[in-house]
Amino acid sequence: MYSEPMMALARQDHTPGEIGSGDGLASVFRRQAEERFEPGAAVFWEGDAAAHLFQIIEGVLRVYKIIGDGRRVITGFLYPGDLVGLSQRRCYLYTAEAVTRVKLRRVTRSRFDEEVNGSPTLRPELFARLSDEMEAAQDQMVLLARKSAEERVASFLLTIARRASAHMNNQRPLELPMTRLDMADYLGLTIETVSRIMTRLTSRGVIAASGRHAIVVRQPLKLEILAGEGDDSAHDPIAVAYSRQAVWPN
Amino acid sequence: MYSEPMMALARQDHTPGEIGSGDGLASVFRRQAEERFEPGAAVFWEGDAAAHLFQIIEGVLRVYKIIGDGRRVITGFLYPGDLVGLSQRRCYLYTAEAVTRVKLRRVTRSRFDEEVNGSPTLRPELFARLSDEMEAAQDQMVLLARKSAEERVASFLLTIARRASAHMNNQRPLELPMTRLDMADYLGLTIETVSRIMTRLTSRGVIAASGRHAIVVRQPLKLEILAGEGDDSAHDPIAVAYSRQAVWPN
DNA sequence: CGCCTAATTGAACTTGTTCAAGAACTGTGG
DNA sequence: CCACAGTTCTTGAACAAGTTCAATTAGGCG
Repeated sequence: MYSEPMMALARQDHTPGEIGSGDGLASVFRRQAEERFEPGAAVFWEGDAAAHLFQIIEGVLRVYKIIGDGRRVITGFLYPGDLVGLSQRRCYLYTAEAVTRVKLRRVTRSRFDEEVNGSPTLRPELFARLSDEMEAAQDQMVLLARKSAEERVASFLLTIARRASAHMNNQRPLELPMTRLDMADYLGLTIETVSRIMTRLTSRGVIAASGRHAIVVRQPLKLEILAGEGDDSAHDPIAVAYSRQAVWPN
Repeated sequence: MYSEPMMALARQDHTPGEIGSGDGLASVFRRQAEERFEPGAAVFWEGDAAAHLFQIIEGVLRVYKIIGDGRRVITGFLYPGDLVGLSQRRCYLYTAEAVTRVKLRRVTRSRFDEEVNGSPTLRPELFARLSDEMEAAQDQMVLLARKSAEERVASFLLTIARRASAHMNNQRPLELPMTRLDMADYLGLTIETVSRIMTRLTSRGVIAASGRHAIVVRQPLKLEILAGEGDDSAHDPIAVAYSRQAVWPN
């Protein structure tokens, strides 16, 4: 059994990055006290008056909407450096909840608007973040509208792997702090389907479980192909050959 | 057989509105020549250098992404007043194509940035539009992740009905300029499923076909309930009673 | 009026869901 | 440190919603 090269995960995304590295917007929050949230605690609820904006210092947040009969859709997971509560509405249009223990800083909306609006360096930065968020939302629409369950899970793992490798934890176990239910509600699937596919990916040797909340990506190229990112690989004969070879790793 | 009141469609959305009505951003485009696109013509392709921004003067555009093996996802339909090509990337990340005959105006990105960035009235307007776009994207994620085929089609019709009624064509035939394939690719369904559900809605008297590209919404309240907008109706005993009554219109 | 594409309709099938156990991790307390 | 309890996760079998494939019908435009 072999191990695929890790480079496959490298990407040229301009991710928010750890706080401080080119994150001018962090300056708006820097003087605020840190607040702490235990897993499961809500930072705010859908419908609350949208009085504040938050920046995550540490931990992971899930952002979701609920429709009628308890169906939940997680629209995103937010990581250190990300902003929460951006919206020009009177009320938040989603709930934000801690997945792990979370530390964050808060500023009032008026303070934030004032400070960003007055700064010619901060403005484009905020704008760029909104664009990134929009891009992510569109990718998610593609995933939800047209990808199979396996492609969804593979895409999800890949996204997480890329974020992690961008943040230097390049090697070993990849943290999956959220539960299977969170993943399901993010991917538009059920718990059971997510579980079955994780199992299948494991038994095929694409990933390896490392406890319930961490995995190792053993075959990043294979994962990219399974994610159905028509990108390049789909038409690249080398990658395709590679995939054929990788189909039977055991 | 009765007809439900039309008020059900009224909404307090701050939609872009027809050009001119509170659309300061139109001023950026006003001096540009109108360009015309025939149905099916692309305004730009995913991957093109993102050199320009556009404002729709007339007609409807579809914006979509393609993955690998020709699967298409329409991420939105754009109407007069809407901006196209907003994005901080070097390249467009989706294709924009005329659904109907379209008239639009174009400005270079640098010109747009310059003009908007220099204006304290335009900036928040642009920001508000991005927020609206983000909100729409999130609603679409909810639709795609957790709604049934019938709920998706009902939601879609409702959205169109609301846009139309906001624009004063309050009464009769609602234009559906896109094909069934467009609807399917927007709703994450197949042509056949969309067709079946349109037929079912018609036979139940919720809507009435008026040629292939127009319908009349006969029972707006029923449509709202079918759309599964947990909003209020789900818990409002009156609306629920109304829906029970309306289940058997024939 | 007639052709051509788009839309409808039916039947078989597939993917993912639902329902129902059972297994495994986490963390708590003895 | 181990055992227990509670939850989360996995696994299987039956089911259902939507897809696929294959005609058929209906619009719309020349």
